[in-house]
Amino acid sequence: MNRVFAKDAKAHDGLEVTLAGFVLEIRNLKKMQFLVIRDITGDIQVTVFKSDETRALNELVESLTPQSSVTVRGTVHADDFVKLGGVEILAAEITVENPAASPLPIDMTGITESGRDLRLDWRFLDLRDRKRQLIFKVQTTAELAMREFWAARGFTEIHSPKLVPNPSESGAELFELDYFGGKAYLAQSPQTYKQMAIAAGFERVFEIGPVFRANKSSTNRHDTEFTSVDCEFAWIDSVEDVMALEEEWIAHFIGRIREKHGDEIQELYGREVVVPSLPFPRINMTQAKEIIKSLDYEVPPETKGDLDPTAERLLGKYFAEKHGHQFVFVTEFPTSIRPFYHMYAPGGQSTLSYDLLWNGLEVTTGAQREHRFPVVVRQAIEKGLIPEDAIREDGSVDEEKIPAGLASYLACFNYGCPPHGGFGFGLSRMLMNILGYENVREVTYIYRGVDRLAP
RNA sequence: GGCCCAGUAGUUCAGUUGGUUAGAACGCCAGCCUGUCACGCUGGAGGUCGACGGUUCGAGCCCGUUCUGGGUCGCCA
Repeated sequence: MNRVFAKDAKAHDGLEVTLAGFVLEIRNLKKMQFLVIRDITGDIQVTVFKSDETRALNELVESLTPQSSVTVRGTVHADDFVKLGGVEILAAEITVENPAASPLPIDMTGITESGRDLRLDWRFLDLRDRKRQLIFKVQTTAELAMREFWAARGFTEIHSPKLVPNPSESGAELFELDYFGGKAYLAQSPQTYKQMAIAAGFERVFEIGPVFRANKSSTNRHDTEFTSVDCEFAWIDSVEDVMALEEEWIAHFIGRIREKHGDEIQELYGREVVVPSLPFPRINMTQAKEIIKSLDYEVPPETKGDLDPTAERLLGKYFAEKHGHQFVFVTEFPTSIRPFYHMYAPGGQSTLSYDLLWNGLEVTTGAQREHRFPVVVRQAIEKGLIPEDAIREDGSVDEEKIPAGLASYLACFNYGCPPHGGFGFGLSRMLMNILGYENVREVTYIYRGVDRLAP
């Protein structure tokens, strides 16, 4: 189809063109008819005069329903009296490619915005909207910029398996499935496999891919399937190297989002895309607790040394007000609430790990990993993941006593794996922050949660 | 899984102390209408008040059970 887009129509003033899109609005007057057509670039008015010669066309317009897809052949007429962009198409022919049933199941005008759950039932209609489509344009730009950043620094992209033999992290619940009579699980993290790539000598890797969590969490920021953005790289001196890379990476892709979509985000969401300054503020857990205490809040004891969502929000607010920064790294998480593969700080009380808060929302956990074989084995024993007697007197590992997947993971560290670290980053939580959405359901193309496996 | 809140027209909502035929806006249908632009005007259709049970002369409203959704907490990205 030799097609002109709505935003380009004005440049074809006086010429005959073909446009294609959805019918947004139909206004049927005595002597003329108006349609508003929407394509991926914007909205444009189509004008039809009523006369005996145009009777068939007029009747077709009268029979149109909103959200039908049409192609329109007509002459471009630029004139400022058309409020919508100062241009209209004087239609010669309209073809209904696919009529939309009426009435529509959700509000498409924005006048009485339908509830979220109903909109998600009709997601394909819900997404026929500039504002919603911008979410996924921003996502595309962000992913491109992330890859661009990593590729320029010698990172290799990997695609790790999503069918896995055993849990890759403790804590989060797993989806179990039948695997030819045995058990398999859906990967809850690419963690073990990205570290395996370090053992494989890739030095620097990243992955953008799906992960699955069988949490029954019903919150504004949890889902059972989401896109995780992960990277891992070798020959680091400390966890500081991981944070330094991440902050530079974040500033890079936010910069790209601002360049490409800053104006449209301002127009449709009323938000400025702020490229964060480097370095991001850094505080350790002790300082975090002091700040929270100074704000008259105490983290409840059942969090066992972790920050709860209220504390995270308070920290986000504090750094926004005191330092004008949306981000803050919180470091030195206690070993009790971190997995066995994080490197412990001297003394063994805290880890060389961090969380990154963005506007008070946790978007990353990162760490230097424990690459020394005897140490990572000991930490796995301490966490109860493998039995004490899995280690023979000579220090070698009895792989019979360790779950298969864990054994092959631990083996990675017994054959010269270099020091390394990395982080995992939530793509949808990034979109929530950029666009100001308070619910992950809005920024996920097709949301999956405890109570939603449809569409 | 715990706690809190909500469910009324296609959509978004109102509905007083339990009281006759459950309303509004938008949408839809019909007619009218100087080029409209959230067009306007007139009229019309559209409801198992989430479901089941109970209290009552009488329930959208009170009680119980249940389903669905939202918020929040634990957990996490």
